[in-house]
Amino acid sequence: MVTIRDVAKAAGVSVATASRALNGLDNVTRATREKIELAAAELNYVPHSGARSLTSRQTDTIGVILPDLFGEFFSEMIRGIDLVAHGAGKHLLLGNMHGNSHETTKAVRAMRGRVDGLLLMPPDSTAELLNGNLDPNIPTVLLNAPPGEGDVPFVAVDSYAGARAVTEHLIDRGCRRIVHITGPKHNRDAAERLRGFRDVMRERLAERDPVVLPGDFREEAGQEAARLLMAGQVPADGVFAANDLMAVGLMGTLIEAGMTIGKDLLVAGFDDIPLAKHVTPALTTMHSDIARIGSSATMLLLRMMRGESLGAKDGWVKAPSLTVRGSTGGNSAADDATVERAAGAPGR
Amino acid sequence: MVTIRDVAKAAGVSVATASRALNGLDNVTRATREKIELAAAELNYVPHSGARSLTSRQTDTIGVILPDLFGEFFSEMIRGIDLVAHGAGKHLLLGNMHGNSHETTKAVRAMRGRVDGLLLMPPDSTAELLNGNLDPNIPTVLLNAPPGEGDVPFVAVDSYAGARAVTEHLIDRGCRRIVHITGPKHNRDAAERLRGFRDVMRERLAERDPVVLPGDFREEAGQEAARLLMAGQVPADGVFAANDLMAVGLMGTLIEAGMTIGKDLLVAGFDDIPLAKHVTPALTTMHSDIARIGSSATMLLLRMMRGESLGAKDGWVKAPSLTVRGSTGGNSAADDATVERAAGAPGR
DNA sequence: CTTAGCCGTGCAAACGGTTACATCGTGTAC
DNA sequence: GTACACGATGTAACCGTTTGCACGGCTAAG
Repeated sequence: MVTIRDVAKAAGVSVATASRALNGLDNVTRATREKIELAAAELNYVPHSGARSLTSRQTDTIGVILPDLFGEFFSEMIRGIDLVAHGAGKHLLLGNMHGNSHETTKAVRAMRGRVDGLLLMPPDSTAELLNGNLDPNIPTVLLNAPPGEGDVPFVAVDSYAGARAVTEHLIDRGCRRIVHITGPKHNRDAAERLRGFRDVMRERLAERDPVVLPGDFREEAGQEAARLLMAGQVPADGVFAANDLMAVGLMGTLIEAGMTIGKDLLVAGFDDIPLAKHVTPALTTMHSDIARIGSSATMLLLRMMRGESLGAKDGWVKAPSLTVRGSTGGNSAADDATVERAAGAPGR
Repeated sequence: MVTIRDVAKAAGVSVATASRALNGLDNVTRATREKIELAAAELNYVPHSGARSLTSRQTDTIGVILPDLFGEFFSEMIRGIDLVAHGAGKHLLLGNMHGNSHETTKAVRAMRGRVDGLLLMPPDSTAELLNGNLDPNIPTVLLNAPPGEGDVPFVAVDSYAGARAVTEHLIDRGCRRIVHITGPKHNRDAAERLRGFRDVMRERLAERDPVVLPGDFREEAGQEAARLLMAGQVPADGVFAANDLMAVGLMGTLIEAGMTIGKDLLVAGFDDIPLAKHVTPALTTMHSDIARIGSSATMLLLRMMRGESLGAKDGWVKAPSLTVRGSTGGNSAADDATVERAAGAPGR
């Protein structure tokens, strides 16, 4: 393994000078610098990042901790993150935490000394996480996490407003008996979406106890819900699934059973994963621009890593926009309305 | 920042003993070990991985370099990799290389000292890569790369056999004028798929110069091909796209134009991304089990990291299986045949 | 009772960089 | 011609860990 000492020797200078030259400091003669760069190139020298991080306390790496790697939601998120991180010359260290919050704390700890900043998407309620387990010395941005509780910036989607918009849309399209399929228990987005759904059902239809089926954001949950709908005599003319994957699973099963989605029954999802526009009929959903959430969070994080001190007040709540497609009947241009909510206004 | 010295002092022992206790070496008294572990827990000590990697030459990290992060192909790959890596307690360092081979070498170099092993998926022909830029000291497994050229293990899909199977299937279903949409120039899989297509066209239909449209594995290329098909008077009754994403793009555009896929025109893809079974009609394709490729490669890499010395001969060529769906007409059980090719037999 | 061996622990030297400080040589001002 | 300042380079300490080696106390064998 060729070290900086080898380079220095080959160039006939001291390690200090070599280090300075290779790091682009300006107090090095042009001639010396060139000599050193030549030697480094010839020896195929690459600095050992561990050694460097030991003294400079820099790793050029961003840690990313997601609850899961399943489905397009997360791959889109990573894509958005990578786009910005790569542009800034940062590496990405993936720390999957597989859903439970015990793994989460483990993953967070394992990041110490490895990363300059952390992008964290908590699996459910983040309360216990923020208490103690977040290292205050390492810049952190929360993905899709609640504003509040600890002074950490975040980027999230306004799930409540989005859920309201979807529900209103279903009602506008004539639905009166709307069923909601929830996300996992304890998941904040799931709770917010449920709340938005219930509020609108109450306000617009005076329905105080709408049917709510349990789900977990996975495709199978949608299929299961479809079976429940068909078997149990739940009369429904509209379904709002808390995310797209469940909506897709539901539609698949219902269509197999001979139902015509978009007429017999309207279906809407949430997130607008790439898949949504490819299913038949195409899925009406709230477009969250997932990749952009990742990008925004990363940009926020980069600013913190440059020394800016940001807090919860710098977090964003992104307003998703309604994207109407075949699964709720039409997609005439007029219907392609967007929810009007100013970004930055928490959904409450 | 709390170091091992702090822990040692708190426990009233030397750093050496502390280090030994925390690393689970057995030459430490039970009482001493407990004292140290207690102190570490109380101080919330986390070892600095940079410092550790400096001496122990271990990072517990696997580097992953992919040509792109677009589409489900890559997210599935990462999922498969993560599954195994996480199980072995390894972290994943993502080094996107955005397609071109200059970035690739940069990414490979940046990994030095950061990772214990490397999973590398070259963007196109790997010739120049293997010559010199791969560090022989760091275990490396190639993803979807050619057997040959350098003694590096690999895991790949038998693109040639798969392409043959798809083409045969289209012919069996009655197609006589089959068009192929290729992947990017210089991409090995693309070339192999084209070769398989051409061979079968020649053998079965005595067609020496079938129509081949240029593509690049992206959805837009499929759409473009569709327009070409409709505009140019290319008479076709079947299309074999070199990957699913292009097939999906093609179908979307053709359906919009009023064509009935599965009757007017049969379409088949390659890879079986999750999307494939959700489009309408569902897409006939070669099932490569992408996630499993990632998993297998990672398991191979882990073995190398444990000291086994593996070479190109330990690489696998996975035989994909034909999955017949609506886009080529039927999907009766009898048609759901799988290609019979023994894994490990390179496709030539 | 002496001595050899073993086991738990401590000391200190690495690992490969960065950087404060010392040093040297040159040009400039008096 | 001497003194001073300044800029380029070298010396060495340090970052936090691991680990080879030495040390001392104990047990067991002679």
